[in-house]
Amino acid sequence: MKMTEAQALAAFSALSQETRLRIIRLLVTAGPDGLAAGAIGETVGASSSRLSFHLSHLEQAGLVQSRREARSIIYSVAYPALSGLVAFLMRDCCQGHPAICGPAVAALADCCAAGSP
Amino acid sequence: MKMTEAQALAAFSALSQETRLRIIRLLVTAGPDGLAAGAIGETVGASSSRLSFHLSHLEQAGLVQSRREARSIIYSVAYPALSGLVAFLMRDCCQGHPAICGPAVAALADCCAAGSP
DNA sequence: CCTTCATTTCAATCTCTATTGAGATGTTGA
DNA sequence: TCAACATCTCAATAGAGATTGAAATGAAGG
Repeated sequence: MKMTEAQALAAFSALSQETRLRIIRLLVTAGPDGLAAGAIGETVGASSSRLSFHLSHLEQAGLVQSRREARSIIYSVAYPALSGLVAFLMRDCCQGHPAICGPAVAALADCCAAGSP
Repeated sequence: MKMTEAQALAAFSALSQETRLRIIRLLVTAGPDGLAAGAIGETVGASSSRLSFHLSHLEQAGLVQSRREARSIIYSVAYPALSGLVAFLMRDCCQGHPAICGPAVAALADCCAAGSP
């Protein structure tokens, strides 16, 4: 996902708040299936109106998506937006010397490998 | 670089401001040698006091480091902090299925490969 | 030593964002 | 249709962060 400066600013702004950062990290570990709003609220410890405010902020920023399922609304993280954000931040980081940002690639690859059996 | 929630919040907060995001992206492309404060100010279009405010905000968040060189102060990006931030955000993203966050790894690897000859 | 240049500090103002509680909306099963 | 449940909306308040211009600090060369 290619990202504009405005989109990146909105994403970073969304991630710079404690409750919202916890929500995103929770949804990242939850995977593509996502979680219901109520379950998210219990886990991160937020009242319903606060949670709604933060979830719509995250959705506005394009970091999560929602779908209705019975009475619940299920939120899941938008992985392409996260990838795009990382790519936007690190764009042209190497100046011809991949060794410079190699550790960043390794860190991400490691964190993914750690999750597998 | 291992990162706490508080450090990550400070980093995202620092990146959620237009001038500061431009500074970081400029320094990412500038490489380890960095740039003098004056040069940064001219490129991103900021007055001296505004620039100083934003640079110290970034340094406080651990995203840049500074050193004096003659009359100038040279700022450079802290690559380990960026790597750590990405790893913090994507931690446990795979739930045993690396395919989920594979695109994020690929996006970062590609952006680095693009910079090489 | 004194002037010049580069950068930082300070105080005042303004804008943006988070939180709270009450009420409204929409969905499901009896 | 009615009662319950889940989530969202709204308005008011309080707090954090950005911008400005002037003045202060600190290093370097004549």
